[in-house]
Amino acid sequence: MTDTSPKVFIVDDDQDIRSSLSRALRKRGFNVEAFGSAMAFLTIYTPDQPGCLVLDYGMPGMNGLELQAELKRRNYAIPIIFITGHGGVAESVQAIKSGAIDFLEKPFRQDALDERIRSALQTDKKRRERLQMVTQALDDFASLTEREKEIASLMVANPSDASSKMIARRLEISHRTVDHHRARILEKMHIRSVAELVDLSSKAKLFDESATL
Amino acid sequence: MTDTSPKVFIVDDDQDIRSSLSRALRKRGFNVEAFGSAMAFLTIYTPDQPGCLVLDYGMPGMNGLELQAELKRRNYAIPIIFITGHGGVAESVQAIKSGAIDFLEKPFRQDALDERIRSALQTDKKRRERLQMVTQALDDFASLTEREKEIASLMVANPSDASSKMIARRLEISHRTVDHHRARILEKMHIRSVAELVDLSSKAKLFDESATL
DNA sequence: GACTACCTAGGTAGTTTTGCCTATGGGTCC
DNA sequence: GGACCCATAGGCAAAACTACCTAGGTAGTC
Repeated sequence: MTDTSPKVFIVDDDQDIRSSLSRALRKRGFNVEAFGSAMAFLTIYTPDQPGCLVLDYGMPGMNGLELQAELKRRNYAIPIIFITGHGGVAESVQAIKSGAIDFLEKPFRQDALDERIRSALQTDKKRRERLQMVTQALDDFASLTEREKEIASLMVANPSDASSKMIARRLEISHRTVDHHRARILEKMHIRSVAELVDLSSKAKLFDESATL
Repeated sequence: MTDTSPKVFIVDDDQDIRSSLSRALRKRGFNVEAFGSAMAFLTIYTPDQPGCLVLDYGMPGMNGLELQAELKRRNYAIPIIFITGHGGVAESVQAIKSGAIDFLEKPFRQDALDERIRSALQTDKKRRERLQMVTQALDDFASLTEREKEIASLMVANPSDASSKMIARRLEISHRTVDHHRARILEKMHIRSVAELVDLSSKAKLFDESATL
């Protein structure tokens, strides 16, 4: 999906902080891109870019928390490190509970930020790897016909009674037809056993409502 | 494991707060037990008691964060709601990152605490349900012999090549012996198919290092 | 009308699993 | 020595799965 190197996005309304942060991070080998407002970031960023976000909490217009909420609403899961000059406890708690990696108060040591960024990029990398697997499974699953999905769901729901005969009895069709569907399901999902289907379904939550990207 | 009703544990060094909090919470129907220090709580609490912990951050002796760390060290996963009079951002961030449900600054509205407590008790309930399943699987797994564990691991590692013949070839034994072991494994794990074994193993992380209780 | 996709279902043959049985040899425990 | 657990392994038969094949009916599309 992406082979570009990870990037540290900075969003801060203060020009001085933007440039000094950018300079410091570039010097340490990070790939950096800075924005003066949440909107500027939103117009450029696409979720297929690996990286993390260093986000100022207090900004005119859309503030950091609002940007975080907007990213969440769009299902963009980029890891966020908040920085703030005057944030309170309630704000920081809200930010972390909403999934931020960290919340640093200015002034902070550059080392502390570096370490958080490294951790955030690592988190992003792992998430992307997991995401790729899940996306693949979801795509494969979407390619099943309704009947196939139904049968797959029955097999997953009760793996021990997933024999063709059992399912055939429940659906009141021939077990040979179930055989046929099972073969199609495994083929389309690129797997070779019901066990793998069960595994995939629990990892990709094929039959759950929620699917966190 | 437990059928006692969930309890709200309060740990605060301030006698006035303890009694007013206890009174308020009892009036709202919660089962409450209060302690004046982290140590007092630790000597009484056992992890089989369902509930949550309302924890003062700043206390003489062992403070809230230290108690949280100690509970973590002991693998006691009771949900924690911090309350604090003078906590900073760094402390709150640390607490939430370490798994606390919430971090409230005094003074707070009683309603806010109630809502957090309800949420915490819900979290605890779900965790206990999951834990029970995982514990059962872990116990069952522990009852397997070494050879059985080895074969179970091979079956889980590659569900599609988990046929007796495949595994027999890899272990250079008869496929009938593998049949025999497979039957023992399924029996001891209280399941009826390799698919369920794969499922259990991924849910209980039988073959991973970490197992969060 | 031809084409395609899907659900249905059967034939045949080979492979695998499952459940029942027995059995040998190596340990350990009392 | 006897009881017990474990790993090994085979016989046998029923059930299930797998991989190949054909084929009818329905519905939608070009």
